[in-house]
Amino acid sequence: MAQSAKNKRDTYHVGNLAPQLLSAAAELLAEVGPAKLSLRAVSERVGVSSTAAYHHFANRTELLSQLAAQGFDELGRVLRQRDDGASLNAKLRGGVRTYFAFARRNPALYQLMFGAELATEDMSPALRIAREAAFGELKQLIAEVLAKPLDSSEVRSAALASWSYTHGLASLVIHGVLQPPAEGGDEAFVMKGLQGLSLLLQVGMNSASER
Amino acid sequence: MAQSAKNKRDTYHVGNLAPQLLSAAAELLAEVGPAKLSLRAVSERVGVSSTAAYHHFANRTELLSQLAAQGFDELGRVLRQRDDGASLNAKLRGGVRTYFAFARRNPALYQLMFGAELATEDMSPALRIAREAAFGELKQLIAEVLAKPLDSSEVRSAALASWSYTHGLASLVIHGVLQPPAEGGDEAFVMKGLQGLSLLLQVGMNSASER
DNA sequence: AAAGAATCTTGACAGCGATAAGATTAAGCC
DNA sequence: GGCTTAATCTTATCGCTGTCAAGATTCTTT
Repeated sequence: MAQSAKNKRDTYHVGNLAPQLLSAAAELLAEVGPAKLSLRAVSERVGVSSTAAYHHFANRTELLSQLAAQGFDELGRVLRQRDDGASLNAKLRGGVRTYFAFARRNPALYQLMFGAELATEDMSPALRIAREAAFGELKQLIAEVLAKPLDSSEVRSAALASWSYTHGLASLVIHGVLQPPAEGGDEAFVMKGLQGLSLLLQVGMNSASER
Repeated sequence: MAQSAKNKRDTYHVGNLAPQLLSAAAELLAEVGPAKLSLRAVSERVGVSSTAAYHHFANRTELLSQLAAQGFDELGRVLRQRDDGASLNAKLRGGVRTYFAFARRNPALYQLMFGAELATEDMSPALRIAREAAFGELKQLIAEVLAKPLDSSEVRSAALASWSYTHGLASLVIHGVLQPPAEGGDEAFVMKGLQGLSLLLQVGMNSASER
C-alpha cells in the first residue's frame, strides 16, 4: 500500500524501474564504456528481465541519451560555480581546468556525450537542449573574460575555440593518444598546453584579418 | 599461372584477399561508420564467405587497425607536403587547414583513427607507430613555425596544443555538435576560431608561469 | 605425382537489440 | 467489495554480429 517505494523485489512488478535502470546503466557505463554497454547487462544488474527496459525506454539509444543528458546537466553545473572575485586569467584557467577535470573524472560518460553513438540527426531533443545549455555556460564564462556581450561574434568564436581546445585535449587523453605526465598531473599539463598555444598564436597569427 | 592477379572469381581461391578486404572495408567504413562496419558485410562485398577474413586478419580489430594505420599514413603524407616559401603564419594556417580538411574529407576514417574502438592498451604496434609518425609531421611543422629545435619543450607543448585545438574542432564538427556555417565554408570557420582563440589568450594569459 | 601447406566454405555457438504474445499486478470504476 | 482495464514484467523468438572448429579445395614444394 505504500504507493511510492515497493520493497517486494523477489518477483514481478518492481516499481519505478526507469531510475533504477538509469543508475545501473550509469554504473555499467563507467565500467565497460559506451560501446559495450548492453541493455541485457543493465537489466540483469537491476534483477529484471532483459526486455523490461523496453517499457520505459523506446530503445537502447534513448537510455543512453538520457545518461548523456544527465552528463551535460552535470557539466553545466560544475561550470557555473566559479569564483566571481577571480581575475580574468584565473577565470579562464579555472573554466578550462574544471571542464578538463570533468572529462577525466567521467571518461566513459564523456565519450558517450561527445561520441558517435548518439550523433545522429534524429537526436533526442532533450539531449540537444542539455548540450546547448552546457555550451551556454561556456559562452557565459568567455563573455565575462572578454568583457563583451554574450552573443557577440567574438565571444562566440572564442568560446567555440576554447571549447575545441579543451575538448580536443580531453578527447586525445581519454582515447589514449596522449597521456598527461606523472609529475605535475593534469593541471600542469593543461596549462602548459595553453601557454604553448599562446606562444604559437603570437608568432603565427600576427596578420589579423586576411582572406 | 599468372602468379599475382587471379581472375577466376566465381569459385574458391580468390588470391590476394587481404587487400581486397581492406579496400572493401574502407568503402564500407565511409558508408556506415566504424561502429556498424561488420566483417560479414565486408566479406559479402568482396564475394567471399563470412569467415574468410579470419585467415588474413586475427579479428575485426586487426582489420580496423590496418585501416586506421593507412589513415595515419595518409594524414602524415598530406601534412608533409607544404609550401616551403610560405610565411610563418601561412605555414601554421596551412597546416591547420590541411589537417581539418583531411578530417572533413574522411569523417568515418577519422572517427576510427581517434575513436574508442581501437583505443585499448594492447593496441597494434603498427598503428601506434603510424600515429606517432603523423604526430611527428605535426611537430616538424610547429618547429618550423616557432624556429626552435624539434624536441624542445616549447615545440612539444605547442604542437600538442595546436593538435588539440584542431582535433577538437574536427571532432565536434564530425559528431554534429558544431556545424560550419554555409557562407565561407570550413576554411573561414577554422580561421575565425583561431582568431578567437588568439584574442582570448591575449586577454586571459598575461601571467606567464603561474602554478 | 604425391604430400603438405595455404586458403576458403559450411556449420555452429553465444551475445546483442528488438518485437510479439502471454502472465501478473496495480488502478479505476460501480 | 468485485469487475474491468491499463500498466508492468516475462517468455519465446528473430535477425544480426564476432568467432571458432572442422571439412573442402587449391596452390606449392618436393
